[in-house]
Amino acid sequence: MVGTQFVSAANISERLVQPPALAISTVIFALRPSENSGRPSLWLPLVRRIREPFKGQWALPGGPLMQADSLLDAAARNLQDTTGLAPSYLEQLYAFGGLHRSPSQRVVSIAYWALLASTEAEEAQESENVKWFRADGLQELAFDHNRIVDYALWRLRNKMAYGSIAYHFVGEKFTLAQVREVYEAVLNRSVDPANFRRQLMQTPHIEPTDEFLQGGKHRPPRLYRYAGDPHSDHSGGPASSL
Amino acid sequence: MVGTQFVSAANISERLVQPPALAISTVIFALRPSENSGRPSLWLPLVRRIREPFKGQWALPGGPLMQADSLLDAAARNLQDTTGLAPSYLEQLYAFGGLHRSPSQRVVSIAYWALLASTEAEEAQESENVKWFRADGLQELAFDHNRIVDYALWRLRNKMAYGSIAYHFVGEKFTLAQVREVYEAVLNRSVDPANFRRQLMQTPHIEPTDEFLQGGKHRPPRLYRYAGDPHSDHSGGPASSL
DNA sequence: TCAGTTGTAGTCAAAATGACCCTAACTACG
DNA sequence: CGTAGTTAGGGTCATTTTGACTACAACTGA
Repeated sequence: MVGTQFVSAANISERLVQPPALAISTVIFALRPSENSGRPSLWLPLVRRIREPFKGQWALPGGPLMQADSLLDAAARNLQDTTGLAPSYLEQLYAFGGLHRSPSQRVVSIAYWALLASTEAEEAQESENVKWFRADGLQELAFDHNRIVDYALWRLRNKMAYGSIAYHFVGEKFTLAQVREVYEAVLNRSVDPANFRRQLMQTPHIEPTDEFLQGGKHRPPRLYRYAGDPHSDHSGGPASSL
Repeated sequence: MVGTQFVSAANISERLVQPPALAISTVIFALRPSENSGRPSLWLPLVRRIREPFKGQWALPGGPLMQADSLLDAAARNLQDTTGLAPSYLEQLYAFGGLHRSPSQRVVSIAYWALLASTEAEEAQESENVKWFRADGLQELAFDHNRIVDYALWRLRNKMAYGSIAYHFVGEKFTLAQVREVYEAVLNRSVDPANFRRQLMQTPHIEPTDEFLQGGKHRPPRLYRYAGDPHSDHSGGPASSL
């Protein structure tokens, strides 16, 4: 086939054996205020399966990979279809290819993960078959999707610790407190405001604007902007869409 | 959901369009003494293509994904076939799924990267169609394989900076100087021996043995051992083989 | 005007890092 | 046997980074 030194024996066996099916799944994270109005927490949308296997159970949004879509395009379309939104951040997570992920047939799933800015997340659709759930303490999902979510969570926390990803959860302009809330929600611990400010200010691409957030009950906080190219952040995928 | 017996809208459209082909490619790194006997450097084996497209050009070892192999198994088999060796480290790198990676047909490649211990690397086979090349300053390869190699290199350097991966380049027992050489080769800068020692000693799972490396021209260095589970290192893939 | 809250700045000790030095241990050679 | 040369392995010291904490300024609502 491609990229190989194998001789035609490989080609022959390929005609005898169907290649594994290829699907895309997407873990979409958004920050939402928790119901009891404590610290905001992580949520993700799931879709109800309308066919066997796992009919009626909740699963990650996804579908088969179409011939005309690049992997990234497929994931983006996915996100569009389930939430009606364009991603503020979208990156490949992992390719899951175990033999028995699906009971009936062999399926290789390429998982992506996305972040939604909180402003966008509020507009996200809900329906009979699309519902949002809290990311931790998730019920049992179809296929191996619990494992995929867990891995996505681990990656998110990991990247958060190294910085330069929290901004995707907030809008274009944001207060330091908003970014700090993101950290606290994802890392699940409180963060000292003063120290947090110090660190952020000395990271590149963070620029103060001369606008302030009005309407609060107290001193209006300054708005900041993230000036870096969102895709210059190389820590998880090769340069451009592949 | 491709190649299935289920009847559904999705299935019908899938019969009209062939699913993309699925292949595995493997970037195999080993540390070898450079020809002019300076600091050792990174090498990787490539195979010569014997068929179109890119006939005669060098490419990453790889092949189509067989129905009966998990992704990891396929990559391991790959490594076995081209080098005759079992991997000391093998991890998924990225799934490359651009539309025009191969001129003739759509191919999605799941790339893995592997590290060989230097002791193993010496036994690695070379042949007419399998040759080793220096990892940097590589010639032009078939398909998008240069890009894959570059990304693998970037990941390697990244992981190296966070530690816990250099040991896979050396044997089971090693001197501190050997590990330091790995760092210097991969990061391409010199490292202070004393500081390096201090850092390594306070990382977990590094144990001194009471053996010493004999036969050198000078004071025999102590041998150390890495006692951690090689697969407990979670930083790049979900828990177990998927 | 005052009380309450939050943004912003600074201080200080503890920990981590990088540059450098020193000496013990060993080999090779005269 | 003794000495020169090299490396392992241990330490010091200044600098930077980190976390905990304090203090004050700015603003709102009553």
